[in-house]
Amino acid sequence: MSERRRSAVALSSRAHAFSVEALIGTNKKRKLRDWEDKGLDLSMESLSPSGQLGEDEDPTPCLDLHPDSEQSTGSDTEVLAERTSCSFGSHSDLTSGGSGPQPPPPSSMEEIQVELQCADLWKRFHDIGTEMIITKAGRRMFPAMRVKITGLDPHQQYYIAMDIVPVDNKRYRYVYHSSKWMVAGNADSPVPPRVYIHPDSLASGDTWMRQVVSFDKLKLTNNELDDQGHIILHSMHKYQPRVHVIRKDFSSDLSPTKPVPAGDGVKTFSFPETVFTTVTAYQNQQITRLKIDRNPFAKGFRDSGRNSSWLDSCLH
Amino acid sequence: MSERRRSAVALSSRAHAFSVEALIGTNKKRKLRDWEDKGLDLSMESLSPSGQLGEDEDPTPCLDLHPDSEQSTGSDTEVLAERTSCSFGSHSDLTSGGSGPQPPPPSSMEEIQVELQCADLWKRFHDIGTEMIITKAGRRMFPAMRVKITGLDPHQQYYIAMDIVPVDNKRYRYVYHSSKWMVAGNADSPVPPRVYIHPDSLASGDTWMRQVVSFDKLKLTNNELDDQGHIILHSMHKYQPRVHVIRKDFSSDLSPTKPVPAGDGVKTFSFPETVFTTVTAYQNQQITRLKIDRNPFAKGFRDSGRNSSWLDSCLH
DNA sequence: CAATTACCACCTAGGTGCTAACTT
DNA sequence: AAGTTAGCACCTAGGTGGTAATTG
Repeated sequence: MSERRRSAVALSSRAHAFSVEALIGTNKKRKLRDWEDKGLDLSMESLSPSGQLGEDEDPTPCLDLHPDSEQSTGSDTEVLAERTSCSFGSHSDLTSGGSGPQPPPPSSMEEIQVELQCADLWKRFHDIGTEMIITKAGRRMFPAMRVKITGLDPHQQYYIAMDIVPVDNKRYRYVYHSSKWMVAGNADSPVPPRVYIHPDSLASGDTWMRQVVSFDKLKLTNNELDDQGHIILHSMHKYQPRVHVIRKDFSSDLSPTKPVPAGDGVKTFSFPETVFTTVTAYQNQQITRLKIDRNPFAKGFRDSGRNSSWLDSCLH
Repeated sequence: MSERRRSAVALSSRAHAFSVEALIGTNKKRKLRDWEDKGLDLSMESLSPSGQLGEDEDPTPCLDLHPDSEQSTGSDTEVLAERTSCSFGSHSDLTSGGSGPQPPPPSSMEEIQVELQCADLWKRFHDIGTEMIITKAGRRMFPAMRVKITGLDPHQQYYIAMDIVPVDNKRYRYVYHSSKWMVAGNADSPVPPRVYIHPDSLASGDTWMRQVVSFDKLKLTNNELDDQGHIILHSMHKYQPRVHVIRKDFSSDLSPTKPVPAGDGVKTFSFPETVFTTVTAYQNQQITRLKIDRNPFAKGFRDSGRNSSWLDSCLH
């Protein structure tokens, strides 16, 4: 084995004809393309001798390469406009669905669609009752929000941002013997608003649409005095993540510490299966198990000893 | 000890009055500020309850926190215009040193200064004869180029870029018994030009001047077919890194695969003590020793066993 | 023979849930 | 009693030079 180094090498076995995708880094750490759309219209494609694209594969689907994955039981992505999505705020209007050729200046937001990645994984958590740990230092979400965006104007510049809003005005507690979340009173007083502006931001529609837009670096905290720019939430409350597409010319009020502005240049999307309850320690053991099973960073807690021992014994 | 976690925590002991610097991340991984200057004039300072700055300390001086450091023997930084620097190309003109108040539109490049960080460390390598390893997959430089920039127009947008140019037209070989580099013939044919555009690029002069601009993610390669955007060099040749300050309105020809454009909107800086010879394996063992001694990632090769064993025995 | 490469052990850096201690 | 926190072992991810094998 020990293919770790190999897969990071320029001419690895995965490199088909110097895939531009490998260069651009659909979702990898490479920031090379970062500056590209930020005021300049430069192309990295000159780096590719073949100029060939290989956009079909997503190098890190759900941060979840678990072999037992049941993703084959259905589509692992989900188009917003088709089934699960609804829009919050007053920005989005899917009601005017038709593509009437009446282009509002500078470019229409109406045809924009946002598709949740790893929808199957989200649904498995949702069926149990998704929990997200929040800590003083900030904790990533698992699963992370990952979306594909279509219908953008390729030459228009956009910010993509995410925030998390309360689902209701209640505080919850987990009742162990019934394995259910119960209302435990009214919500705590509101926390300072925070918006996570995607780090690739200010990029062209073309760039956004080429890649899976991942929010895996976003962190949640319960520290109301947080100075790291993390999203502040109350523990034991229910929240809904939202994704915002913001046209550049409409971003004058955009700030990580102010609510996302509303209006024609902003379109907001959310996915009901991404609702979660904040905790400081997991309540439902099924959630713990699924997290350990799917989050690569928790691999140390997988008791592959127990799970695979009977399988191992079959193979001997 | 185990302060590792602690230093990443919001309210760690290092956080003096919620230092904005900690939030902005002078040189840390935090990309929060990334989008800030890219077309928007947003301020993160609202995240700081005190609004207080603590700009004096540089969290990762030289990626070198070695206690034996002799940096106290002199200034560890070096202002370009004062001693060591010279400019390549035809862009820079330090000859017009005076600050004559005749502002050329849109903003003067004449007062821009670039100061090399970790100059002492660079000099120690330079005195021996700096070597940089190049590999097919790409190798970081150590030391990395790190600079402070002054004299920018705070409200002007700039790209900061780096490239590496041949010092001469020769190929070298290392003669072990004399511990010297000798000319071994003429240089190999030129390699495809590559420019590393700093990932924070397209930011305001204000933002650039606030931080130490570090090129530690830049990688060198000997793979002429590299598709990762690394800087391509020939082994056994002598090179000089250069830093470019490029006004936004002058960046129409800026590309990672084209030479940096010349003209009024571009100013180029270089530091003689950063010249190095490319190798695929270190030639001079003094270089190896200094690298191991100073690069944290090579800590595994520090034979503290041998060095400190006699010291240990003194303590027992 | 000199130069390059692949693989390795050993680091840094940081993301996991567990656990015990602490807080309210 | 319920909720939170700090420290921990165990991971992922990736940057070091050493070493032996390979290349030219």
